Amino acid sequence: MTASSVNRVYETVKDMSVGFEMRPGERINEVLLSEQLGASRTPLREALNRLVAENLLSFERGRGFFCRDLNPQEILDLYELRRVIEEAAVRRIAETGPAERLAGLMQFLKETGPDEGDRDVRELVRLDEHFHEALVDCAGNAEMTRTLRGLNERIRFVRWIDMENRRRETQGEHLALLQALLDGNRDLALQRLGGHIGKRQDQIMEVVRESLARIYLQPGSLNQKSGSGDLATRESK
Amino acid sequence: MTASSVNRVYETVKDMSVGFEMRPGERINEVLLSEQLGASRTPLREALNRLVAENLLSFERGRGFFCRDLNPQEILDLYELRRVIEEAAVRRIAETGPAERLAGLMQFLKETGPDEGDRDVRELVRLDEHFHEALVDCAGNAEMTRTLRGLNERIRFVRWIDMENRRRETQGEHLALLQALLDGNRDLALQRLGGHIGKRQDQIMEVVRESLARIYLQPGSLNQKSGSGDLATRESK
DNA sequence: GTATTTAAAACTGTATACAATACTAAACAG
DNA sequence: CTGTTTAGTATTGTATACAGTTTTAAATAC
Repeated sequence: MTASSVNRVYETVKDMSVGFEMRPGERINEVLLSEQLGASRTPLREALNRLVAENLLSFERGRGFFCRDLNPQEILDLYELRRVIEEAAVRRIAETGPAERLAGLMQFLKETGPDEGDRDVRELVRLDEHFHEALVDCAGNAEMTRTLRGLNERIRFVRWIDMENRRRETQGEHLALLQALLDGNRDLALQRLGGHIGKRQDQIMEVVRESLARIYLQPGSLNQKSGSGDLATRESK
Repeated sequence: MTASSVNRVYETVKDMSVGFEMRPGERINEVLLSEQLGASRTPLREALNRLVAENLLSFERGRGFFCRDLNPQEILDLYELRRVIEEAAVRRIAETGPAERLAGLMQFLKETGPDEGDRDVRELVRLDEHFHEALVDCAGNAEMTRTLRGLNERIRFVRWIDMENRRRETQGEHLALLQALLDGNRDLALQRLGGHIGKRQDQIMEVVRESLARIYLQPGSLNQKSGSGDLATRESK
């Protein structure tokens, strides 16, 4: 089964946007990008339209598509919404009694084990997102899961920065949260969830500031796409 | 300023999908639809891609675009997520102290007044959605507002059916909820919100059943596309 | 040097063409 | 009659062309 051009292009550009491989607000040149991706403008624009609908790109009539902004307030809002959804999920899981799916989650945590310090930051965030999305999924509300997924994509870049300082704690906090749920202790679970994802505004702002620095200074840190082919590393005035 | 083809087509097809002017699961013929809308397939497909990303259409590679399903579980999930977001917003409004924007909301309620029974059901739902979205907007979290908006579009059809039985109560419940917030009484506000939007699952299911009947029997009730305004709401069963 | 105008270049918005795939229904076999 | 094969038709997936708009930069005026 051959993947369509649209899908290939969609995934690639999505990664570029999620990881800020283009600069915030940077205009996308459709001709250039379509050549780089080996497709024509038609499937490219279809993919770009999807990404606009997902808030991963922006669009201005007559001017085209742009990389999304890294807006501090938006990040705060996304963090808050994330917390709202996860708290609701935890409440619902506690109400309906621990599903057997929670056991599967525990299995996952044990298999992936604690971080020995040897893991890529991106891999750690991937595991973290998986845990949270699987947890919310246990609440049985597909729309919550879907919303959380879309939201996580939009804060992923910031979490890459954040995870560098929190890699030690993450796994243990996940275990503790899950254990509280398995014990049927709702309030403890909520408390632990709050401790885990509940950052203060100023802390998030600090991480956003760091993130912006990475994007604009980019000392080959997170924004290495590849060695040779520099995609979208052109800057405009 | 001329709206683009994509935008025109997007709005039109969105309305068609939201109002189930096509049957759930029905395949969209791009050539036919583009002719009807007076545009070529290129902007049509761009619009359709946006709508897929918003879960208002579905897509299968090689087979094309389809009208979304009216899935009972999905509706339940959307109602629940809606409640989660609104409760979170009410909590946040109560915490940060009543914004002056709440006063504007009160103004809106007074201007639009109680329903005298002479209003179109669609107009009533429009007012209701506006109230709820404006309320959530008072919490100052743009992502919550955006999410709620997308979610409301997807349950709008069901709410058209539901509103026929609840037109009397709606306005008063809005007023009471808002008053509780203005008084700074968080718990009362939450209680009233729960009473207002908190339906039991079986109630929602019943409305979904009715909705499905409307779509498939469609006695010219809600699904009149052109219509010289024949509002003979012939009801069956 | 800074601001304004203008002509050229670049880019987007949409239509159309065509190859590849999926669907339909007629013909056939059991 | 029911299921399978197959040729024909309809429809989608993508490339390309071109008109119209925006951007760039050179030329001019102050």
